[in-house]
Amino acid sequence: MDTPERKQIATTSVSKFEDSPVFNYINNLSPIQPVKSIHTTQTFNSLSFASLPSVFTSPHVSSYKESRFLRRHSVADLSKPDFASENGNKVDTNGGVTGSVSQLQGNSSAPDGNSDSTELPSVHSLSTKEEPQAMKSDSARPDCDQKLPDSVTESGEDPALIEPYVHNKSGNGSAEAEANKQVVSLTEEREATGYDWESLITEGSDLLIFSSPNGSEAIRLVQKPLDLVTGFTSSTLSQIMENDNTNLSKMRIADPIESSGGQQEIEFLSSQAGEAHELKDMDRAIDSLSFPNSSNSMSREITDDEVARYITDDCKPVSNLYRGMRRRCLDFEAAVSRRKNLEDGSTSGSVSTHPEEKMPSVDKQLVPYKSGGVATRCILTGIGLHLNALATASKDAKTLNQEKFSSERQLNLPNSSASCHSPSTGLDPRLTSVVTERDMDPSENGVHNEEDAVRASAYVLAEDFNQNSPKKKRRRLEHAGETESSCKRCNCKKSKCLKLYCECFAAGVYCIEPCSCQDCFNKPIHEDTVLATRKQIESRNPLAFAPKVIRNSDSLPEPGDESNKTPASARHKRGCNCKKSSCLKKYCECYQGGVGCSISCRCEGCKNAFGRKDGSSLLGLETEQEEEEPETNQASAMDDKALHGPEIPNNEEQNPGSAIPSTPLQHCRQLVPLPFSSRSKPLRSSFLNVGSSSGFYTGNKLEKPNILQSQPDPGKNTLPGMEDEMPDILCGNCSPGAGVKTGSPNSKRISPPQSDFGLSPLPRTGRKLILQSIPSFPSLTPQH
DNA sequence: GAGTTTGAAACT
DNA sequence: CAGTTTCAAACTC
Repeated sequence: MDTPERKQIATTSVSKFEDSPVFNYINNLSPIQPVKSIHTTQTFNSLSFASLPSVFTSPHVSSYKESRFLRRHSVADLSKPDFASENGNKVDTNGGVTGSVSQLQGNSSAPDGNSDSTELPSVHSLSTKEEPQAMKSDSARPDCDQKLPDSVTESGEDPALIEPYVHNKSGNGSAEAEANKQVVSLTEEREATGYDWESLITEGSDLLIFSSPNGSEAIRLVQKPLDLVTGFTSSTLSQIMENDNTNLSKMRIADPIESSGGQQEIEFLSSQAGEAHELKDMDRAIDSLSFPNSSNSMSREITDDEVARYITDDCKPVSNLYRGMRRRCLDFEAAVSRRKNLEDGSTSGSVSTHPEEKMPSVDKQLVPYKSGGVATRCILTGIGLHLNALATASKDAKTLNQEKFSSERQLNLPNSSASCHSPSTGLDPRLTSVVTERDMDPSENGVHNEEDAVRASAYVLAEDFNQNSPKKKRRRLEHAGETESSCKRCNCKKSKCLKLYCECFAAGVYCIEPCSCQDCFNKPIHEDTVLATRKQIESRNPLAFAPKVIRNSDSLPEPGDESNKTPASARHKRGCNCKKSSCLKKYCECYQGGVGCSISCRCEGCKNAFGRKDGSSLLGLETEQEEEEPETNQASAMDDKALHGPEIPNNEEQNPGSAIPSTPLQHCRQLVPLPFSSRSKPLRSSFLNVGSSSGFYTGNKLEKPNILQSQPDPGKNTLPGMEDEMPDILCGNCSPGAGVKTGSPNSKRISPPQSDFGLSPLPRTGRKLILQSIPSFPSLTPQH
């Protein structure tokens, strides 16, 4: 036990230095490279967490996504069952982590879990194993820290935090043993009383802490959960908090650490106040709840949290809005995941789901957070992760880039095959997409100024291409606004945000403060209602929550689908029915989604810059041509649009796609500029997609980029990878019409989109994401 | 910011 | 499945 911890610690301390070239050099020289390996492992874990949930939740996962994660999770699930029985949700979360860990380190441990007696030991082993990972996570953090000035304090303190934690564990073995005993007793009592949910709450609190940008906020969040769970502890915490701001700051710092022994750390810090005892008890109790046997369990959880933090905190957790965004997205899926887990009975749960699961209970009680920033906990959920990541990313573009890399890497790792996002349920993609959007957001940190400026410029350029100056202005403004909301905002008055009219609901996210909706039921509080309504809608239309824009091409080159050939790689799921807008305004979903119209469209006078439906129909062409003529200017404009259009769409998609999280971010940003304010919708879809199906496409993502870049040929676009899920969806869409487009001048049009993709290969991932997302939703309904 | 337009979603 | 109504976003002024 000790050794691993120490190693971790060493790694953590080292992490600070890791960035330095000297460190790297030393690492190279020294045979001990394990540190980095650890890194990867952590990322893995983190990834596993994030990605797993979505994967597990969605039945579709089965498909392939064989990505390591899925398999691992499955394995973990097997091993975990026992835990789940006891702790329920909590167990799931832990289990997910443990499972992932066990798998990583050795599935052999998991088997042990089979016997009850062995369960605890197995857990122990897992926890211990995890600790190292947690440590790793810490080490990983350094990267982020470097980037983020604010985080610097954290990074600087990290070691300190770790140390205390270490001391607690290794140094004060006796004390820990006692604490463990107490915890065990507490846990037992709680279990007896059925307070398992408390553990969830506590976890949620942890999450909250992590997510919270400000220590004070974090504290608040923590307090709420605590109160819910254990009233006594909350008071102590609050007091402590009040007593010393420093303590708070420490708390924050500790947060990341908490992963390893957050609670202990808290105690450690709080001890100054003299109230540490109570806090310790609380923490211990919590720990015990989650993992009675091992305090280490916390570390595991923390790791996940840390991962989330990576994404979020690194970015600087500044705005509550972001939190809210995270929350809502997370909550939404989380609820589903939770339910799924509950249905499943359990266990398996992907890590990401865990948090969410926890959250739900918390949300119900805590719901009020919304304004405050509740939501930190949501972070883990696939969507949430993305959102969070984005939010953080937006704050510090630079930091984001690096962080993203780390985070994305993690995500990618899980997926393994697909470097791109697929892994964690599309988290990466989302992140990228989110990032792109968020980048746009001015509200966030000023740090981004440079990047923002660049973005803005790029953005402007894109807009110029796409639209007229006036529109451009609007879009710019919109973009700025959108960026803020990254997630959708609605203004529903009569639908109660429980119908597809509501963009938030349609996107699978909860409404948040920025929304100006009335009588909104699309909130965590009304989770049941939301889910029920969603089921109903899905029952009517299984694809109701699927991304509207699907990248067809690849997917199944069904015979007869000329669509594959269509210039526009993507298509609208159902096609539009525009009559007056000529598919040149955002009224048109195709246009809004940055995709060309297809045969499936019933639009009149289609002039969709991204690709006219006429392609398919000569008649359409004629009519269109006629129409175009009048526009003459427009025609040229169209061409421009076509060129631009593709870009724009790309941008939109790209955003999600930016998925390429790691490096791409930069690219993404550039891409981001893409005007497409519209992306907001596409993004949603992407988000959803990502979250849900992320698993599907790991491979696809890779391919997409290639396609995008390489590709001038639409046919190529349809590559193998893409095919997976979307094909089905696409199939419906796939209409020979696509071919028409290709035939038309579209070729140019087509190419542009591709080029766009080329700009940011990542974006493509977005498409994949979209596809994936579809599965996720379906999964929900089916399960139910 | 208010009002209009538009087309998807929902309903019949 | 088609027609109508409802709804909220997109757009215009």
